[in-house]
Amino acid sequence: MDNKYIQQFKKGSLEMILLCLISERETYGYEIITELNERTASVLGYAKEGTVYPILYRLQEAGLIKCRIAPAAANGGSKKFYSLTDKGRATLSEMIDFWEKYTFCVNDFIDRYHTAEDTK
Amino acid sequence: MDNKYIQQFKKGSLEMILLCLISERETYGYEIITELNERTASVLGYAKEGTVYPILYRLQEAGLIKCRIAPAAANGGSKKFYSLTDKGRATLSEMIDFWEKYTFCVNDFIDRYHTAEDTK
DNA sequence: AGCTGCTATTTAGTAACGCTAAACAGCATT
DNA sequence: AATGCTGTTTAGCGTTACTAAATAGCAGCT
Repeated sequence: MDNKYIQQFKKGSLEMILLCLISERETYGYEIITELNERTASVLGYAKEGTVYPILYRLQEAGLIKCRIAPAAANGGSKKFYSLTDKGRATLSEMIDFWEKYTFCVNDFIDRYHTAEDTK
Repeated sequence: MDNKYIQQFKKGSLEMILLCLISERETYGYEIITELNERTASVLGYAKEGTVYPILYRLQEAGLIKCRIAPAAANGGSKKFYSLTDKGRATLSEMIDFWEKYTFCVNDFIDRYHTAEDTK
C-alpha cells in the first residue's frame, strides 16, 4: 500500500487497535505486530517495529497496559507479555465510544456527498 | 469538549471533511469554519481559524481546490471563495473510498471487543 | 472622529503521532 | 562461525492540528 492518506487516518486509532488486541489475550510485541499485519495490512499497510513498540511504551507509561517479562523461550530471547490494566479497560471503552461518535459524525458528510453524487 | 483522543482521530479526516463541505457549494473560510462547527463541534470540539485556514492553503497548494477572490461584501472585507478542482473531486472520491475501507477494518476490532464483552 | 462589533484572513510556535532505517541481542541449526 | 529466526530498541523525520495571537475592512452608534 502506498496510499498517502493512511498515515494520517491511522493517528490515534492505532492505539485503540492495540488496546483491542491486547484485550483479546495477553500477548507480546512481536506477536502483536504479526497479528496486526495479518488483520490490517491490506488496508493500513504494514506496521513496522518502529511504529508498534513506541506505542506499547506510551500505553504502559500511561498505565493502560502492564508488562510481565517471560523467561527466554525455546528459541529467541525473553518476551514482554502485555495485558490491560483496569485503567486500560476503562480507557479502551471510552475510546470506542468516542470512535463511534466520531465516525458517525464524519459519515454524515460522506452521506451527503454520496446523495449529491447520486442525483447528478 | 476536552476529549484527548479527538485531536489524533481527526488527523486526515479534517481534510476530507473540508473537501466534502466545499463540494456541497462554493464557500469561503469563515463560512466553512461556522458550518463545520455547527455540524461537528459537539463531537470534534470547536475548530479555530488556525486549524482551518492552513488546511485550505494546503488543499490549494495541492491543486485540490481553487480560489476566487470576491470584492468586499456589505460588511466585512473581501472573501476567498473556494471550489473543488477536477483533481479535488477525484481525490475526495478516493479518500472516501479509503475512509470506508479503513473504518470497516477498525470496526472489526471493535466488533470483537463488543462480542467478548457481551459474553462475560 | 472615535468606538464597538462583526466579518474575514494570516501566521508563529508547539506537541503528538506514525514512519524510515537501522542496530542490537538470544538461541538453534547447519 | 555463519546463517536465520525471534524479539526489542532507538534516533531522526515529516505531517497534522492546536494555541494564541495579530491584522484588516466595513457598519452603526454616539
